[in-house]
Amino acid sequence: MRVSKEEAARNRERVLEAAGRLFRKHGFDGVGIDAVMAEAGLTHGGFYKSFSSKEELIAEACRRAAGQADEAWRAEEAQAEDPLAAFLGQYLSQAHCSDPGSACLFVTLAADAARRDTPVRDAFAEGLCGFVTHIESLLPKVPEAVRHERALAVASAMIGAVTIARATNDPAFAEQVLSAARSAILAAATRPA
Amino acid sequence: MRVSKEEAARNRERVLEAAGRLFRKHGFDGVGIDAVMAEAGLTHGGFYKSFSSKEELIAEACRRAAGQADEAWRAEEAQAEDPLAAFLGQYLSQAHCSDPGSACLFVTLAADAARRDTPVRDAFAEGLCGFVTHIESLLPKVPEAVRHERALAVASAMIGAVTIARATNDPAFAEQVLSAARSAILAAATRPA
DNA sequence: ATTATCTATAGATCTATAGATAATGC
DNA sequence: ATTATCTATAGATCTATAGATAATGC
Repeated sequence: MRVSKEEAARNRERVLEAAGRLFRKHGFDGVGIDAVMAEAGLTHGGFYKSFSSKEELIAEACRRAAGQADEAWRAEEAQAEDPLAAFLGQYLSQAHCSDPGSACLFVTLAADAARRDTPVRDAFAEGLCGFVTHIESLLPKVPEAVRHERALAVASAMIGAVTIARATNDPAFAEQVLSAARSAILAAATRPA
Repeated sequence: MRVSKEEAARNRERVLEAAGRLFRKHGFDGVGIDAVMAEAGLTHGGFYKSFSSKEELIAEACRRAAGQADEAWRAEEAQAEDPLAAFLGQYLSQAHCSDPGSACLFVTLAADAARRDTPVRDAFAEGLCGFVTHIESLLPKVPEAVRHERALAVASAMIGAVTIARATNDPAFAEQVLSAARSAILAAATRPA
């Protein structure tokens, strides 16, 4: 029942990936170690060879999910003609709202993270800074201080819109919210300094 | 060990109030029936005389919290000289971020609500509509369709900003986010149609 | 020999129910 | 007599640990 070091490292990654998916779907408190391990195709007893506690898993899973999202956004940005519009269009979409397992963790887990202790909050905060930096790189070239402030406001508005859109059962309402956010954010992001 | 009907009704209210406080602080899954009942000064066995399930408690507690918040905002609005600025100033404040037990439930519980079934989501959606309507009443008198769209964007931005500000451990970052949101929202809300 | 994973389980906690208790309200 | 609350507990689930197992890696 033992595997090679390489296989074990891959298994650890699979556990983190499974945790990222399940936590986003059900929240940190809605998923047990056994469910995460089962999703990764392992039994729950082995968990504590890779992680010292559930808290550590949560922090690591957040770090990984944030990193993966950042990579995906950059890849997409490299291809788009209008990177900002492409980013907003994809983020503020019904598709993003209806697939919680792969949705943005800043939407699905921000409130959960706020309830945790330092390690988790730090991991989360780090990812959030990356998100804001990414947005900053997409904004028109106004003075740095203005651009940073705008990136913070844009990040808030994006996260808030998807959060609200997801909280109701009404697709029409969701579309209204997303559409309102798209136009408000574009207007705010592109106005002169 | 029995109390009058009036006392029993007051006890039910106390349970809802306790639930609203604890759920906002720890999430729906982070609080058990026994903790809610203890916070209300009762034992957990009596819970099921007032509520059919935890789901029902969650839905009712959301409804109550949303109603209470709406009342508080209206009362405050009635006194302020510039109601919109007063509302934004109070909502987008450090004080709001640091007291989760009495913070806005649309910030603390939106992601939790999105994971629940219809009854909870409906209760939440209802409250959210009230929030948007309230904001609409504070916006400058531009045409109805524009005003509604703006209210949705403002609501998203407010909720997103406090969500982000709360998720990190860094008060300086929180203040940056809140301040950026304040100016972005004021600019967006008051620009001509 | 070392160690990644598995089986089994301890101890805590959570939702819900059953039956007892004692005060209300007819 | 009715019923709001309490005590006690069933059954499920959750985090974490202990010891067994079997394949790796020296």
